[in-house]
Amino acid sequence: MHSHDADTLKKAGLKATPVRLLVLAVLGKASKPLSVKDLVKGLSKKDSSIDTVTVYRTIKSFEDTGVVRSLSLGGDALLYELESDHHHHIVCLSCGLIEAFDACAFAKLGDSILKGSRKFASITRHSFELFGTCRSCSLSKR
Amino acid sequence: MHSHDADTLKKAGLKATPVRLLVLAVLGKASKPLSVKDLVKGLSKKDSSIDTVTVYRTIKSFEDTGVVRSLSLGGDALLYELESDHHHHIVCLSCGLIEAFDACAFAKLGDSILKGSRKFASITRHSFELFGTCRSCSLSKR
DNA sequence: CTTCCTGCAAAATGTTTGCATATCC
DNA sequence: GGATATGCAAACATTTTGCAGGAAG
Repeated sequence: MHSHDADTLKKAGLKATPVRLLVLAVLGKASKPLSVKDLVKGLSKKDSSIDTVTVYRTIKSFEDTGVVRSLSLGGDALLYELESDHHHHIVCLSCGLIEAFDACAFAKLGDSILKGSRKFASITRHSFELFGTCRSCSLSKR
Repeated sequence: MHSHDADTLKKAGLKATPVRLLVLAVLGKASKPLSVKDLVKGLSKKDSSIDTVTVYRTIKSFEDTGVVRSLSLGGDALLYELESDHHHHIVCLSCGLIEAFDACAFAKLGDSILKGSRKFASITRHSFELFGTCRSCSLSKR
């Protein structure tokens, strides 16, 4: 197979194994960031023999090589999304609904904050997430 | 005692117990957000009999009543800071150094993002954290 | 063939729950 | 006195580590 996913792995210096290709496929299809548990569930439809431990190691190697980024949206577990999908989120505190939005102005903002910092030399990543109430929950709560 | 901390608890509708006052004191003295483990360590200097479970429950009651807010800075554990101290952070990915900064422009930014959202009715909280390399690590890595 | 990925078992860590006792208002 | 907070023990969830066999380049 000569998929785009295989190229992604090659560029990251990772061997193109079946598990990794499947994890990439699941992440690519997802419309929101996924936890390790989500991933295991999604993977089990294709290959139920994939171990949770392997998913942890896979996602870690992806994180180390910049294939995915992790974020926390207040739940118990860390969530992961493809770095190529990088965007931000609004989370409903009532029902957990997640909506994504772009906020590309952050490179600039980060720079100006860096100039104001005494202790830091560079900024390489950021997180920016919003929490509130979705329209549906807002209506049903009256 | 008629401390400010006692007032804080009263306003939150929480009983003013010794443990809660101590937790507030430790959080108030901290220059960065603390994990439950940090809190237990800080508390043990004053009263080593305070149980970790109690700290979890205390911090949960604080979170539920808006006394503290939680944030994740990429480490394993959630961190907590006084809501009255609300600010944002730059985290060194190499050594874990945390520097705080203010970014009060976010109320506005949140509003404009909310206007662009199809699904959300209101935004009540936000997280914004930066990750990079501090000057010290930046020098020692050459 | 050599490196490193994977699965299984087990352990470490972080967090929650049940219950009896002690404390606050 | 009644409601709630605390400590202790145990359960639970998440994540990491050790090791032997297996697959990729």
